[in-house]
Amino acid sequence: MARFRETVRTLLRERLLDAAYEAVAERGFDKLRMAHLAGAVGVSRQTLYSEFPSKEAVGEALFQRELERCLLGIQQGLDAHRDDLRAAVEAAVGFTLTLAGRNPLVRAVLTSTGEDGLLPYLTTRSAAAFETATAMADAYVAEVWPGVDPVARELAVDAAVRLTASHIVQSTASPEESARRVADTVVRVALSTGRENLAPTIR
Amino acid sequence: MARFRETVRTLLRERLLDAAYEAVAERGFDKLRMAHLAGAVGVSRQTLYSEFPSKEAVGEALFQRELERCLLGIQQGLDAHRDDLRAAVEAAVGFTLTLAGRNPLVRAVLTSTGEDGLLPYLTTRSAAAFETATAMADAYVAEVWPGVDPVARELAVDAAVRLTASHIVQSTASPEESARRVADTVVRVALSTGRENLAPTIR
DNA sequence: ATTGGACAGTTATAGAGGAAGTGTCAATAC
DNA sequence: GTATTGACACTTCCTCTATAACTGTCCAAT
Repeated sequence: MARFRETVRTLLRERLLDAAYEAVAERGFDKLRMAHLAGAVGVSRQTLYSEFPSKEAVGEALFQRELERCLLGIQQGLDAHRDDLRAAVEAAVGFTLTLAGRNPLVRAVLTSTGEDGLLPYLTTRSAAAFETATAMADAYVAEVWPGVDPVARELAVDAAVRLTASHIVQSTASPEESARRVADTVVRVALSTGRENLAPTIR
Repeated sequence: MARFRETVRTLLRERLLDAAYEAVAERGFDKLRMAHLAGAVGVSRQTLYSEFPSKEAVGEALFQRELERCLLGIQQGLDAHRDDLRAAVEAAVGFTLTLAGRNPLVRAVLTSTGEDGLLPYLTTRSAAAFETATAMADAYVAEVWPGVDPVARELAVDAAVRLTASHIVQSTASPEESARRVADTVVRVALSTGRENLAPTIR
């Protein structure tokens, strides 16, 4: 019975977040109304408040869920090419860039002029998201490609995350082309020794 | 005589931009008043309008001058280490990060919530600034280190610019430490062949 | 447990009036 | 000739007002 209750609860939670997602994507976070949100799902305002203590908590949960979905997609992109580092990075980065370009939530945040109200969440939490993504990718690479030098791995993962973010903000080409370039760069860093011969540069 | 007039003109222009710089750094671009600007330099409003056709032109010129100063500093950083690629990149990136952290104009732009009014200039022109910086760095590296593979060079320069921008927005360490990491990454990319042996990763 | 209503405190909204700023013009002074 | 001054239409910004709406909480009712 306890299981049942719990299931209902999380189901409600998901439905609330779904409705919130749609509303935020449509009109922005600051125009999201708790009353509308409750009404859209068919519960009272108080039930909503018993699930999320505040509007801020809704934004937090929304952000968190979206981040997890994104990370999941990245993991799947990596998993699809366990035998090819370049292809794995390309798939993961391509997925992220495509998602960022298509996802109305991300678009709403990026196109917002700052008055949006969800941007504060992002600027505040983006550091955490950055860290989470980096840590995940680092752990993953460490497990699947143990042969990569730790220092090179850390630099490569950091570069992958930062370059991907950069391409989201400043895209100079299609997601596919950008992903190819990022993957190329990342592979070169990952497979470097740090003791490259500088001789040819002096000539 | 014509030379004299011209000198006076450019001198006035510089003084106007200096005053504009101070005002924008202090109160933001949208709070900059053409009347105050003219008054601060000691000329009439019409003289100001004969030098800059609009307030937008003032912002444009301000942005342009600042960009040129930044690029000049980067070039000097590179020039100071013509014999050491890593040191050159580290100096250039370190300079940029330090400047971005200290420069009140950059800070005013970055901390602005979007309503600032100078942010539009930046978002509009940032692509151009990106391209300019990238082109400059690429040409420089091509000249000073002709031994670097063209493909690797392009990737390395692109990574250098994007990683630097990323560290301006998301700084996880001191400018010096960040510069060291970026330089390390860039050198690894620059000195890569693109035909790295992937064998050790499969093991 | 969920609901509906009611609550204080805050915040958005809309309108009206005045203030200030932009960009341009012509007359004037040096 | 060039810089200054004052004036101009037009637009945007402020301020103040009143009103509406929203948040978050409490409680009685179911």
